[in-house]
Formats: sequence, C-alpha cells, structure tokens
Amino acid sequence: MWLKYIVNTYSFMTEHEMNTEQKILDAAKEVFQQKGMTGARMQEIADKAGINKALLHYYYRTKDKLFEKVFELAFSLFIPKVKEMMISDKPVFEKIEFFVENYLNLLQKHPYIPGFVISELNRNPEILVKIIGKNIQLKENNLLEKLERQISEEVVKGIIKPISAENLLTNVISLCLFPIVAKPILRGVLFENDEKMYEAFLEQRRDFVKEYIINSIKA
Amino acid sequence: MWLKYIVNTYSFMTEHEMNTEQKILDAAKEVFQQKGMTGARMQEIADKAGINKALLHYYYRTKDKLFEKVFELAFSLFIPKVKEMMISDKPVFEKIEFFVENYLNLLQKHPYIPGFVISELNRNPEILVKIIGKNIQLKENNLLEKLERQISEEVVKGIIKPISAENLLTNVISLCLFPIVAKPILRGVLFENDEKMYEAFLEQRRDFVKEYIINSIKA
DNA sequence: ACTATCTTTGACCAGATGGTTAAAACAAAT
DNA sequence: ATTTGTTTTAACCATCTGGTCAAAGATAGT
Repeated sequence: MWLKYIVNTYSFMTEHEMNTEQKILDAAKEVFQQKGMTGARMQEIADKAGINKALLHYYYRTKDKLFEKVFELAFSLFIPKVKEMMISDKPVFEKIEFFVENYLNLLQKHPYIPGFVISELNRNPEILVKIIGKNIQLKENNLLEKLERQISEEVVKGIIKPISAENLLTNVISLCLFPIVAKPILRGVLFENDEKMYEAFLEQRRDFVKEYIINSIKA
Repeated sequence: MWLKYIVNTYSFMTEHEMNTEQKILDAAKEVFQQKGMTGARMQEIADKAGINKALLHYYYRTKDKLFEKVFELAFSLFIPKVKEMMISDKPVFEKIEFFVENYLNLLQKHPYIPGFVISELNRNPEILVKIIGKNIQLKENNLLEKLERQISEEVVKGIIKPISAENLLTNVISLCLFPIVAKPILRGVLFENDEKMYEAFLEQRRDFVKEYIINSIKA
C-alpha cells in the first residue's frame, strides 16, 4: 500500500523495480495484444510478469477485468491526438499535416494497438460502450460540427473543395491506419512479404499521405 | 462417398439437403468469423451444423485443419476482384471505378470477412504463407508492373498525375476496407453508434470514394 | 515485541475443451 | 442375404484453464 502510494505519486523507480501492478499491466498488454482476449492465458501473463497466477488474480480478480483495463489503456492512447487536431484553430491543411505526422509517429511506437483494438472490437463491440464515458465522443464536444464549419469557411474562401467532415476524417484515418492494420496482407501482396521493403514503403508514405490528402481537397 | 460424388458433380440438392461437409463449413465459417480461431468451440460448430462433435472431427481431423480451410475460403473470396482489375486493359479511371464498385458490393455481401482475415493474420501471420501457393501473388504475374506501366503511359498522356502503383492500390483498398473493418470505432466516434446513420454513411461513400480517388489523381 | 494490514505463494478444484474409440446405422454391390 | 465400405453416434479421456483458499511473508504503526 505504502509502496504503491509512493510509486504512483513520485514515480522514481527504475523499470526493474517497478511495482507488481505495472509489471502485470505490461505483461498483460503484451500477451493480450499478441494472442487476443480468448487466446491469452492467465498463466502466461503471470509468467511474463514474473509472478504467481494467484497474485495475478489478487490484483485483477478476473481475466475480463484485466483485459478491460488493458484494452482501455490501449484505446485511450489513440484518442487524444484526434481531439487535439479537431480542437485546434489551425487551418485545415495544417490540421491534416499535424494529424498525419503525429498519428504516424504514434503508430510507429505502438504498431500493434490498432489491430488489437479492431480485432477485439469486432469480437465484442460492447466493450466500447464501457469506455465511451472515459473517452469523450467527438460529437459531445461538437468537434465534428466545428470541423464542418471550418471546412465550409475555407470552401467559401476558395481554399479547399467541399467535403464532409466525416468523409475527410474517415479518409485521413483510413489512409494512416489501414497499411499498419493490414500489414501482413499488403506486405504479402505488394512486396512478397519483404519486411524491409514494406518498412520503406511505410516510411515513404509518411510524406505521401500528407501531400495526397491535401492535394485531393485543394481547390 | 457416392453421395459426395453426386453432390459435388451435379449440385442438385437444396440447401436443406446439403451434405454434411458443406453444413460443417457453413457453421464453422459463422463461428470462426464471430469468435476467432481461439474463441471458437468445436462443440458450438457441431451444434450449429446439427451434427455430433465426433462427426466434425471425422471430416476435419483437427480444429486447426478446419480453421485453415475456412480461412482460406474467406481469404480467396477477396482476391479475384483485385486480380481482375489489375489484369484488365481498361484505362486507370475505369479500373478504379470497376474495382471500388465491385469491392464495395463484395463487402456488403461479406462484411465480416476482412476483419476476420486481418484479426487472424495479426495473431498468426504464418497462415498466409500456406495460402500463397493457391492464390497467386500479384508480383508473380507482373500485375503490379503492368499497372505501373499503365500509370506511366497515362501520366505521359497528361491524363493522370504521377503516383506509384503500390500507393494507388493501397489507397484504394484502404478507403474501401477500413470503414468496414473499423466499423465499431468509426460508428461510435462519428455517429454515436447510430447503426442506420453509419449504413447511410457507407452508402454515400460508394460514389464518394470513386470520385475522390479519381479526382485525386486527375492531372 | 505485538498487532493489523497488505502482499505473495503453493496446492488445489470444477468445468471446459480438443480429441479418441468402439460400435451401431446406413447404403451400395454381389 | 451377405458382404463391404462409409457415415454417424454416445461415451469417454487427458489436459488445460480460470479461479479459489488457506497459510506464510512483509511492512508499518503501536
């Protein structure tokens, strides 16, 4: 209890001295992301965390609770950048540049999260409902309407072509995320599973996507 | 044995008289797609097929073998249209129109397959290797080079702007597939989980995507 | 030193799960 | 009717899996 309090408050410990809870979350994240909720084994998570299975259940009473926590942490990670972009007062082009750049960086750091989230959401869409409260929807903040208005303004000014906020957002996210999520397929179909070529392809797409989207809506 | 031969050759039976093998494949497809390889239960597949679990193992000795078959059938379904488009001699714009239209139709018929394939491929990328032989890669037929050449020609003619075949193909596939694969997320983020609104959104995107891509590469 | 609370462990359990087996039911050929 | 080969079933099994429990270690406050 004391240990937990100190760690959570000052976080002065090194990675090797991490408290049990964090070790569990790290291990669970790894196992769940690789094998999915149904494929993951509590024993494997305990082993990877270097602890006993009973201790695992002591911290997170059930597999479901542990999974929910891991899923929520993973999901949350990818929301702020979307909001940040939508909220900012930059012109549309800069918003797109900002978003694509930052999202692709985030993806490079956590390449397995989107696939994990999509997989599990496909298996059980209701998980999302529980997280909705903690990760405010765009609509609630009128962020979509804001983007819509902004687009209209720039259309009137003759800067960009008309496009709905939903379509623009969907396009941007699709073009960023899909090549990561469907990596095994695209790598196989386009580059005969050559990992290095695919990495180069992704690297090349960083600038390509930015320019592609901006040009596509430029008036 | 006799029954199988007759059915496979003449297929004169109605859906209710289907042979056991087909009933198994249908049931397995449903269960595997909804719960994934690790989440699926042989018992549930047997129940859904209206047969005994032992009979299930009689036809497909192991869960893995059954899964492989189902996965292969699902994956194969989405390859021909890509090939057909790449092989055809139509101009690029028509190719895109043809592909988007046909792919979105296919997706409407089988909306769960892409998510299923991506999920399982994420869990175990090696499955794809086994299927590669049966679903010829684009490279082997020089289909990518062919598209690349075609693009170059039309660029020279001043019809389209320069773009690599890989990038174009990736964009088209991403814009078609991602909104289906990530449906639970986008539906939540954009439309507060309103299913009807999302369906309308997808319907609207049928034409939108076609025009968007074509305009984006129009010289 | 003693107590109270929190953390960790080894042993254990009930139910689920993939898979097997031996025998019965069936269908076709002779 | 008998034989031969295929299809289907009920009963069974070894193993795995999420979860529990009682007891032992730690840790801090008195």
